[in-house]
Amino acid sequence: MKKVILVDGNNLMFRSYYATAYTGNVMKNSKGFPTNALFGFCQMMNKIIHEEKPEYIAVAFDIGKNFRKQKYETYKDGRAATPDELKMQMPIARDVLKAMGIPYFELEPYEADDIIGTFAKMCEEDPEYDATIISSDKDLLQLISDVVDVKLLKQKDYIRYNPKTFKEDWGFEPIRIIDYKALAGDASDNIPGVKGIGDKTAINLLKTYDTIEDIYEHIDEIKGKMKEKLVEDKDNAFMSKEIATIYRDVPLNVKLDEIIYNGPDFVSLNNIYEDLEFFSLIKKNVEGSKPVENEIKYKNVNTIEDLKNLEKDISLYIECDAENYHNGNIVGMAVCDSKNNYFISNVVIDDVINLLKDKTITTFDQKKNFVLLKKEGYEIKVVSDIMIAAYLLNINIKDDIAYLMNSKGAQVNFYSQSLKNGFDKKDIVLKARFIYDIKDEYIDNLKKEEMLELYETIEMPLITVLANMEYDGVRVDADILNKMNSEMEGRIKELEEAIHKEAGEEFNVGSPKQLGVILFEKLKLPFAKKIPSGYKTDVSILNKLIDYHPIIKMILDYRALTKIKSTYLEGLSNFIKEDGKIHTIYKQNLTRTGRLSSVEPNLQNIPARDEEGRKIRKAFLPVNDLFLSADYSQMELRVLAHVSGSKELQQAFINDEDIHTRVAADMYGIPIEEVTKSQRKTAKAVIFGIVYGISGFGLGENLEISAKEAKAFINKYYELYPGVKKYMDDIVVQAYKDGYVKTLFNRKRIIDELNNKNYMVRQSGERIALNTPIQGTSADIMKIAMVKIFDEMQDKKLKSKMLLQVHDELIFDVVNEEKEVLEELVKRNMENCVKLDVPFKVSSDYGTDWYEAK
DNA sequence: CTCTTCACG
DNA sequence: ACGTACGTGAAGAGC
Repeated sequence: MKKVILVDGNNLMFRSYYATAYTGNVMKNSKGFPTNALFGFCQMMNKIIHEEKPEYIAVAFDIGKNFRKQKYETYKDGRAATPDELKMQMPIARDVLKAMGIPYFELEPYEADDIIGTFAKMCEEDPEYDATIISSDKDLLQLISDVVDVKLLKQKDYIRYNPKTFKEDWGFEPIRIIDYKALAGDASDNIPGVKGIGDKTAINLLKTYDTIEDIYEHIDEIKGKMKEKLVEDKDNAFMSKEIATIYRDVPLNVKLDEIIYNGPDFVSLNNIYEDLEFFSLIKKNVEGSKPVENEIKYKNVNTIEDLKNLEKDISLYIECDAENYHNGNIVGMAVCDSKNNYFISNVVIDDVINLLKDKTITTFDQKKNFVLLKKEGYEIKVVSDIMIAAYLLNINIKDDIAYLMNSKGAQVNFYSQSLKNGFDKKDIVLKARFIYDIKDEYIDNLKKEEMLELYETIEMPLITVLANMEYDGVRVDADILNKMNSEMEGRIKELEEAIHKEAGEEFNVGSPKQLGVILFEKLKLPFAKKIPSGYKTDVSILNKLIDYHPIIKMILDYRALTKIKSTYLEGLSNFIKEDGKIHTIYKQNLTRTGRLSSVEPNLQNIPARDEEGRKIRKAFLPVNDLFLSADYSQMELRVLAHVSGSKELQQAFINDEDIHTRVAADMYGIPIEEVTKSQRKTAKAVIFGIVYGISGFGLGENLEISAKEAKAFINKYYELYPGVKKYMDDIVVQAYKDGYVKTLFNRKRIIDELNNKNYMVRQSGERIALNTPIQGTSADIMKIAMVKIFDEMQDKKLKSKMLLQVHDELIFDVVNEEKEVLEELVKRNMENCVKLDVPFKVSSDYGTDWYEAK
């Protein structure tokens, strides 16, 4: 079978252009020629060659006037004209293809779709060929057949459709896309369709009727409004169908064996890359890195005997049947050693787990493994987790190992696809193989980057800590949430009515767009700030308006209450499992600073500042007797005092002073006792601003003072704490020099923003550079403390549990008898797990719920 | 799917 | 002249 790849060139260029152009800053080379679309296009073509390894390939473009437009004047009306900066890049795409050795086609008055349709038809007529179409345009799905499949590009990945998977997804045959468009229309091409019939109705109709012809033949079977709509727009429906139909007989005068892929002419390709200044691409096509294995032999393990030759050093991959592993079960697992690959079905799992006890295991996402296995009553230990290693190495991977593998040329299904279409044993084995093959490289790289210690002594042990926290879960009382919810309902209703009355009309208070019109057009309130979608209506704007109109207070209250209701009262309820608990997932490989994040649900943003919202915490209850909450006081500022080496700031902490009052006293040049509340507040804002790299303008906005006054405060602060100022200057210089910054424990963050041509982006890079060591070092220290506390609790065989982490705070579920022991243990470890030039201080509290333990 | 808003440290 | 504080996750509106 000869494989033909058909690429929608226009589509690729448009995608690449708009993927970056929305920032308003189009990438250009030093001559000022725009290159953003071309860069994406080149990367994409390289990827296609690498992944598909085509024998035959053709790229199609639109050119000139097209026959659809000639026939239907309104076709593609309303679509924004192609920006000049994109148009200029179009001819270069042809040059690139020539140099790549890839044939391309364009012919007036046809569109790229028609050319692709024509090639696809040629493949269907010649049994020697089959075709894969690559585009993000759903129109092309109509070409799917036994010999033609479509790789439909999504924002970050793609879906591969063949007749079977298409039918499963859409519920009708691929060719019926044209009838779908006849009904639903297509706003982007200005294809009218039938007015009032959208995506859902069109799909439903096509499940009953084959075509629109069929629908109109049986029009009397359809009742009511829908019939009226269909009759009304019959002409439009048929016209739309004609427009949507791809023409498959474009007179190209070419035979399939003429679109053979010959490979690039490196000299001319490199010349083009040099002109465009795509330096990263120049190297790539010379090296020609070795592709990852996509076919694999493996043994099905039916009895433990089959594993008798398994070496000591192995890789393990476990597949789960749900996106959220707390809701899932094991689908299958695979292990590999240096020579062999094994697929393990659930039947032999008992014996296998036992066997794995003596092995040195590397895996991917051990936290997931831990939870899945523990549900079945098993436990395994691993020495290495390449998901975590990749994260530390700044390799952008998600929870799906397929991203990592496919970026190296593998062709395994993405997890989301497997969920829909079923799991492939071969994929599972390939994943384990990949883990084995890459593990040493990652460890080497961690060593080179001096991150092996961070990896082995902090991140790896932390996996077990987090896994236990997630698995144990936190008890939440649904009745308490429900009761609060019904109370909320009444109050929201009242507020809504009062707001409508003040506005003089009914509207959706929850719609910022509608609200903006009411406030700034109807009520003509000041401080209107335009944004693309209307007016800004966020708290800072509303607060300025509070004395202008009684409606403002009501809107603020409405916003607060609906937030509490939807995100917390209802949101959290949905996550309470049968055991009466919420099991969050802590993402250990997500944040750019080293912090954790918490999802499904997020337990790191439960209301705390506002009293009304804070009551949510009353629903969080201990399984044992009490909650213990322990939090670092001024953690990031202490870290700043240490990393900056500012003696003045360090001294304030050593003296155990209230840092904000201290700074206020220094800034205003008055004794500590005379500092007013508002002065302290100002000082606090300045201090926080410093950590984030604030400007005079930003601080001014925040404190509602002029930028000039704000700047004066900042300068005063720098005068008082010259060490801090020096740190900020130095770290930025270092970041520009190295391209990255590090935390105290060598966690590394590469800052690409510093190389950006856009001044604003570089500025942001500088703020990242000075904030990351502070936020990141704090995160490191918290992680160290957690590991130490967990270990000591295990040693002492305590029954109390570590439950939650909120960046600088830990929550424990405490057994009464262990109260004193635990509190001492927790505080000691948090305060002393690392020794800095400033002391750490931890405050703690008990409560019978989370609200009480503050 | 993106934007806007708002919850947390 | 420009835009303006770091790091997150979730919900609702509207395209």
